[in-house]
Amino acid sequence: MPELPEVQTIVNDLQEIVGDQFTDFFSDFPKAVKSSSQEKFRGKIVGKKIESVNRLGKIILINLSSKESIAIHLKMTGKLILVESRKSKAKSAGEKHLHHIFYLKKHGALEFHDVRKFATISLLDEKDVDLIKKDYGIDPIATLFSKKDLDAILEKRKNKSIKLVLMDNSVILGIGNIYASEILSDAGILPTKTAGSLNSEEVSELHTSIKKILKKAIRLRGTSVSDYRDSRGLKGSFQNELKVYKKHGQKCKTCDTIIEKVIIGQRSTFFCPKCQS
DNA sequence: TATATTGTTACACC
DNA sequence: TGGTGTAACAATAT
Repeated sequence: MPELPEVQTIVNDLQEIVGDQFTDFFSDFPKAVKSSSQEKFRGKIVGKKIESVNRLGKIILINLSSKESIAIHLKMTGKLILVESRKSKAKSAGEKHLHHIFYLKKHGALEFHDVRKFATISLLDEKDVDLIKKDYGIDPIATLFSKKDLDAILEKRKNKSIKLVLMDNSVILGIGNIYASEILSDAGILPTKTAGSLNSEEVSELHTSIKKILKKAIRLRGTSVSDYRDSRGLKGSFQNELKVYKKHGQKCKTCDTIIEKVIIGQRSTFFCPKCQS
Protein backbone atom coordinates (compact mmCIF):
# COMPACT_ATOMS: atom_id res chain seq x y z
CA MET A 1 0.00 0.00 0.00
CA PRO A 2 1.45 3.34 -0.92
CA GLU A 3 2.69 5.15 2.17
CA LEU A 4 5.28 7.92 2.28
CA PRO A 5 8.22 5.96 0.74
CA GLU A 6 6.13 4.61 -2.12
CA VAL A 7 4.57 8.01 -2.85
CA GLN A 8 8.02 9.63 -2.70
CA THR A 9 9.36 7.05 -5.17
CA ILE A 10 6.56 7.80 -7.60
CA VAL A 11 7.03 11.56 -7.19
CA ASN A 12 10.76 11.19 -7.87
CA ASP A 13 10.06 9.17 -11.02
CA LEU A 14 7.42 11.61 -12.22
CA GLN A 15 9.99 14.42 -12.36
CA GLU A 16 10.44 13.09 -15.88
CA ILE A 17 7.14 14.58 -17.01
CA VAL A 18 7.82 18.08 -15.68
CA GLY A 19 7.60 20.46 -18.63
CA ASP A 20 5.27 18.13 -20.54
CA GLN A 21 1.66 18.95 -21.27
CA PHE A 22 -1.66 17.11 -20.94
CA THR A 23 -3.39 16.50 -24.26
CA ASP A 24 -6.38 14.43 -23.14
CA PHE A 25 -7.98 12.59 -20.23
CA PHE A 26 -10.03 9.41 -20.17
CA SER A 27 -11.93 7.81 -17.30
CA ASP A 28 -14.28 4.85 -17.03
CA PHE A 29 -14.80 5.50 -13.32
CA PRO A 30 -15.58 9.23 -13.02
CA LYS A 31 -16.74 8.72 -9.46
CA ALA A 32 -13.08 8.78 -8.41
CA VAL A 33 -12.65 12.17 -10.03
CA LYS A 34 -13.66 14.63 -7.34
CA SER A 35 -14.66 17.43 -9.63
CA SER A 36 -18.03 18.83 -10.62
CA SER A 37 -17.86 16.68 -13.74
CA GLN A 38 -15.38 14.63 -15.67
CA GLU A 39 -15.75 16.93 -18.67
CA LYS A 40 -14.99 19.96 -16.55
CA PHE A 41 -11.94 18.27 -15.06
CA ARG A 42 -10.74 17.30 -18.52
CA GLY A 43 -11.27 20.84 -19.76
CA LYS A 44 -9.22 22.25 -16.92
CA ILE A 45 -6.16 20.08 -17.45
CA VAL A 46 -5.96 19.66 -21.23
CA GLY A 47 -3.40 22.06 -22.68
CA LYS A 48 -1.89 22.79 -19.25
CA LYS A 49 1.82 22.43 -18.70
CA ILE A 50 3.22 20.46 -15.76
CA GLU A 51 5.31 22.88 -13.71
CA SER A 52 6.32 20.54 -10.91
CA VAL A 53 5.40 17.31 -9.15
CA ASN A 54 5.62 17.00 -5.39
CA ARG A 55 4.01 15.39 -2.39
CA LEU A 56 1.89 16.49 0.55
CA GLY A 57 1.86 13.57 2.96
CA LYS A 58 0.56 10.70 0.85
CA ILE A 59 -1.04 13.01 -1.71
CA ILE A 60 0.73 13.36 -5.06
CA LEU A 61 0.48 16.91 -6.42
CA ILE A 62 0.93 17.54 -10.12
CA ASN A 63 1.20 21.32 -10.26
CA LEU A 64 -0.04 22.95 -13.45
CA SER A 65 0.79 26.17 -15.25
CA SER A 66 -2.74 27.34 -14.35
CA LYS A 67 -1.62 27.34 -10.67
CA GLU A 68 -4.03 24.51 -10.02
CA SER A 69 -2.84 21.09 -8.87
CA ILE A 70 -4.02 17.62 -9.71
CA ALA A 71 -4.12 15.87 -6.34
CA ILE A 72 -3.92 12.10 -6.44
CA HIS A 73 -4.39 9.84 -3.45
CA LEU A 74 -3.61 6.22 -4.26
CA LYS A 75 -5.27 4.83 -1.09
CA MET A 76 -4.89 1.04 -1.03
CA THR A 77 -4.25 -0.18 -4.53
CA GLY A 78 -3.84 2.83 -6.82
CA LYS A 79 -0.96 2.73 -9.32
CA LEU A 80 0.39 5.41 -11.64
CA ILE A 81 2.22 3.93 -14.58
CA LEU A 82 4.06 5.99 -17.17
CA VAL A 83 3.88 4.35 -20.59
CA GLU A 84 5.64 5.49 -23.75
CA SER A 85 2.63 4.95 -25.93
CA ARG A 86 -0.81 3.42 -25.97
CA LYS A 87 -2.38 1.42 -28.77
CA SER A 88 -5.92 2.51 -28.09
CA LYS A 89 -7.25 5.85 -27.01
CA ALA A 90 -9.52 4.42 -24.35
CA LYS A 91 -8.94 1.25 -22.38
CA SER A 92 -9.28 -2.13 -24.01
CA ALA A 93 -10.41 -5.55 -22.84
CA GLY A 94 -7.86 -7.09 -20.52
CA GLU A 95 -7.16 -3.77 -18.86
CA LYS A 96 -9.71 -4.49 -16.18
CA HIS A 97 -8.24 -2.30 -13.48
CA LEU A 98 -7.15 0.60 -15.67
CA HIS A 99 -9.61 3.38 -14.88
CA HIS A 100 -8.10 6.71 -15.86
CA ILE A 101 -5.59 7.78 -18.50
CA PHE A 102 -3.78 11.11 -18.64
CA TYR A 103 -2.44 11.63 -22.18
CA LEU A 104 0.80 13.56 -22.49
CA LYS A 105 2.29 15.43 -25.41
CA LYS A 106 5.83 14.04 -25.16
CA HIS A 107 5.67 11.07 -22.81
CA GLY A 108 2.81 8.93 -24.07
CA ALA A 109 0.48 8.57 -21.13
CA LEU A 110 0.14 8.28 -17.41
CA GLU A 111 -2.09 5.30 -16.64
CA PHE A 112 -4.02 5.14 -13.40
CA HIS A 113 -4.79 1.57 -12.34
CA ASP A 114 -6.81 0.74 -9.24
CA VAL A 115 -8.07 -2.69 -8.18
CA ARG A 116 -10.11 -1.51 -5.17
CA LYS A 117 -11.17 1.81 -6.71
CA PHE A 118 -10.64 3.70 -3.44
CA ALA A 119 -8.13 6.11 -4.98
CA THR A 120 -9.18 9.66 -5.77
CA ILE A 121 -8.25 12.41 -8.21
CA SER A 122 -9.11 16.03 -7.56
CA LEU A 123 -8.21 19.46 -8.83
CA LEU A 124 -7.11 21.92 -6.16
CA ASP A 125 -6.34 25.62 -6.26
CA GLU A 126 -3.70 27.17 -4.00
CA LYS A 127 -6.31 27.89 -1.33
CA ASP A 128 -7.39 24.24 -1.20
CA VAL A 129 -3.78 23.13 -0.82
CA ASP A 130 -3.26 25.57 2.05
CA LEU A 131 -6.38 24.24 3.73
CA ILE A 132 -5.00 20.70 3.62
CA LYS A 133 -1.64 21.90 4.92
CA LYS A 134 -3.39 23.45 7.90
CA ASP A 135 -4.80 20.07 8.93
CA TYR A 136 -1.51 18.29 8.31
CA GLY A 137 1.40 17.73 10.68
CA ILE A 138 5.10 17.66 9.96
CA ASP A 139 6.78 15.65 7.21
CA PRO A 140 9.05 13.13 8.96
CA ILE A 141 11.76 13.00 6.29
CA ALA A 142 12.15 16.78 6.23
CA THR A 143 15.52 17.77 7.74
CA LEU A 144 13.74 20.20 10.02
CA PHE A 145 11.87 17.38 11.76
CA SER A 146 13.77 17.29 15.04
CA LYS A 147 13.63 15.21 18.20
CA LYS A 148 12.11 18.28 19.84
CA ASP A 149 9.26 18.19 17.30
CA LEU A 150 8.69 14.55 18.13
CA ASP A 151 8.66 15.38 21.85
CA ALA A 152 5.97 18.00 21.24
CA ILE A 153 3.92 15.54 19.16
CA LEU A 154 4.09 12.84 21.81
CA GLU A 155 3.11 15.30 24.52
CA LYS A 156 0.14 16.49 22.47
CA ARG A 157 -1.09 12.92 21.98
CA LYS A 158 0.24 11.47 25.24
CA ASN A 159 -2.75 9.24 26.00
CA LYS A 160 -2.92 7.58 22.60
CA SER A 161 -0.98 4.45 21.71
CA ILE A 162 2.33 5.28 20.07
CA LYS A 163 1.35 3.34 16.96
CA LEU A 164 -1.78 5.43 16.43
CA VAL A 165 0.22 8.62 16.94
CA LEU A 166 2.68 7.58 14.20
CA MET A 167 -0.30 7.06 11.88
CA ASP A 168 -2.00 10.34 12.82
CA ASN A 169 -1.68 12.71 9.84
CA SER A 170 -2.67 15.71 11.92
CA VAL A 171 0.68 15.51 13.72
CA ILE A 172 3.03 13.52 11.45
CA LEU A 173 2.62 12.70 7.76
CA GLY A 174 2.71 9.66 5.57
CA ILE A 175 3.18 6.74 7.96
CA GLY A 176 0.65 3.97 7.38
CA ASN A 177 0.09 0.53 8.79
CA ILE A 178 3.21 -1.14 7.39
CA TYR A 179 5.80 1.46 8.39
CA ALA A 180 4.21 2.13 11.80
CA SER A 181 4.88 -1.50 12.80
CA GLU A 182 8.32 -1.54 11.17
CA ILE A 183 9.46 1.74 12.74
CA LEU A 184 8.42 0.57 16.23
CA SER A 185 10.18 -2.75 15.65
CA ASP A 186 13.35 -0.89 14.68
CA ALA A 187 13.08 1.37 17.73
CA GLY A 188 12.39 -1.55 20.06
CA ILE A 189 9.18 -0.01 21.34
CA LEU A 190 5.90 -1.84 21.94
CA PRO A 191 3.10 -0.44 19.73
CA THR A 192 0.63 -0.61 22.61
CA LYS A 193 2.55 1.84 24.82
CA THR A 194 1.05 5.29 25.17
CA ALA A 195 2.95 8.17 23.59
CA GLY A 196 3.39 9.84 26.96
CA SER A 197 5.01 6.80 28.53
CA LEU A 198 8.17 6.94 26.40
CA ASN A 199 11.33 8.04 28.17
CA SER A 200 13.84 10.39 26.57
CA GLU A 201 16.02 7.57 25.31
CA GLU A 202 13.06 5.86 23.64
CA VAL A 203 12.01 9.12 21.99
CA SER A 204 15.54 9.45 20.57
CA GLU A 205 15.42 5.87 19.29
CA LEU A 206 12.04 6.49 17.75
CA HIS A 207 13.14 9.72 16.08
CA THR A 208 16.14 7.92 14.58
CA SER A 209 14.06 4.92 13.47
CA ILE A 210 11.40 7.05 11.77
CA LYS A 211 14.00 8.71 9.55
CA LYS A 212 16.08 5.58 9.10
CA ILE A 213 13.25 3.24 8.07
CA LEU A 214 11.48 5.73 5.80
CA LYS A 215 14.71 6.72 4.05
CA LYS A 216 15.84 3.14 3.65
CA ALA A 217 12.43 2.27 2.16
CA ILE A 218 12.75 5.17 -0.29
CA ARG A 219 16.22 3.97 -1.24
CA LEU A 220 14.74 0.51 -1.91
CA ARG A 221 11.87 2.05 -3.90
CA GLY A 222 9.12 1.09 -1.48
CA THR A 223 7.39 -2.04 -0.21
CA SER A 224 5.57 -4.28 -2.70
CA VAL A 225 3.76 -6.54 -0.30
CA SER A 226 0.80 -6.91 -2.66
CA ASP A 227 -0.21 -4.28 -5.18
CA TYR A 228 2.30 -1.49 -5.00
CA ARG A 229 4.32 -0.81 -8.15
CA ASP A 230 6.37 2.22 -9.12
CA SER A 231 5.67 4.41 -12.15
CA ARG A 232 7.43 1.94 -14.42
CA GLY A 233 5.33 -0.92 -13.11
CA LEU A 234 8.22 -2.41 -11.15
CA LYS A 235 8.20 -3.73 -7.59
CA GLY A 236 10.07 -2.08 -4.75
CA SER A 237 12.24 -4.23 -2.51
CA PHE A 238 11.63 -3.13 1.07
CA GLN A 239 9.31 -6.15 1.48
CA ASN A 240 12.53 -8.17 1.82
CA GLU A 241 13.53 -6.03 4.81
CA LEU A 242 10.31 -6.37 6.79
CA LYS A 243 10.93 -7.55 10.35
CA VAL A 244 7.41 -7.81 11.73
CA TYR A 245 4.71 -6.72 9.28
CA LYS A 246 2.53 -9.77 8.54
CA LYS A 247 5.20 -11.99 10.14
CA HIS A 248 2.97 -13.14 13.00
CA GLY A 249 3.47 -16.80 13.84
CA GLN A 250 7.00 -16.66 12.42
CA LYS A 251 10.22 -16.45 14.40
CA CYS A 252 11.83 -13.07 15.02
CA LYS A 253 15.08 -12.94 13.01
CA THR A 254 16.90 -11.45 15.98
CA CYS A 255 15.78 -13.62 18.89
CA ASP A 256 13.63 -16.50 17.54
CA THR A 257 10.63 -15.39 19.60
CA ILE A 258 7.32 -15.78 17.76
CA ILE A 259 6.07 -12.49 16.28
CA GLU A 260 2.66 -11.50 17.60
CA LYS A 261 -0.29 -9.69 16.12
CA VAL A 262 -2.69 -7.36 17.95
CA ILE A 263 -5.43 -5.04 16.74
CA ILE A 264 -4.90 -1.37 17.53
CA GLY A 265 -7.46 1.12 16.27
CA GLN A 266 -9.09 -1.62 14.16
CA ARG A 267 -5.80 -2.25 12.34
CA SER A 268 -3.51 -5.26 12.47
CA THR A 269 -0.31 -4.48 14.30
CA PHE A 270 2.79 -6.69 14.46
CA PHE A 271 5.62 -6.84 17.00
CA CYS A 272 8.24 -9.01 18.66
CA PRO A 273 7.34 -9.34 22.36
CA LYS A 274 11.00 -9.82 23.32
CA CYS A 275 12.80 -7.21 21.18
CA GLN A 276 10.18 -4.55 21.86
CA SER A 277 9.34 -3.30 25.34
C1' DT B 1 -20.92 -15.55 0.52
C1' DA B 2 -18.52 -13.58 4.33
C1' DT B 3 -14.37 -11.50 5.23
C1' DA B 4 -10.18 -8.86 5.04
C1' DT B 5 -7.98 -5.03 3.34
C1' DT B 6 -6.54 0.67 4.30
C1' DG B 7 -6.66 5.71 4.75
C1' DT B 8 -9.83 8.99 5.70
C1' DT B 9 -13.90 11.02 7.49
C1' DA B 10 -18.10 11.59 10.13
C1' DC B 11 -19.91 11.70 14.39
C1' DA B 12 -20.92 10.96 19.24
C1' DC B 13 -19.19 12.01 23.59
C1' DC B 14 -16.66 14.28 27.37
C1' DT C 1 -13.34 23.56 21.39
C1' DG C 2 -10.64 19.93 20.81
C1' DG C 3 -9.22 15.48 21.92
C1' DT C 4 -10.62 10.69 21.59
C1' DG C 5 -12.75 6.49 20.21
C1' DT C 6 -15.41 4.04 17.03
C1' DA C 7 -17.93 2.98 12.99
C1' DA C 8 -18.58 3.65 8.31
C1' DC C 9 -17.09 3.86 3.60
C1' DA C 10 -15.02 3.14 -0.85
C1' DA C 11 -14.97 -1.92 -4.06
C1' DT C 12 -12.86 -6.10 -4.87
C1' DA C 13 -10.51 -10.70 -4.56
C1' DT C 14 -10.45 -14.75 -2.48
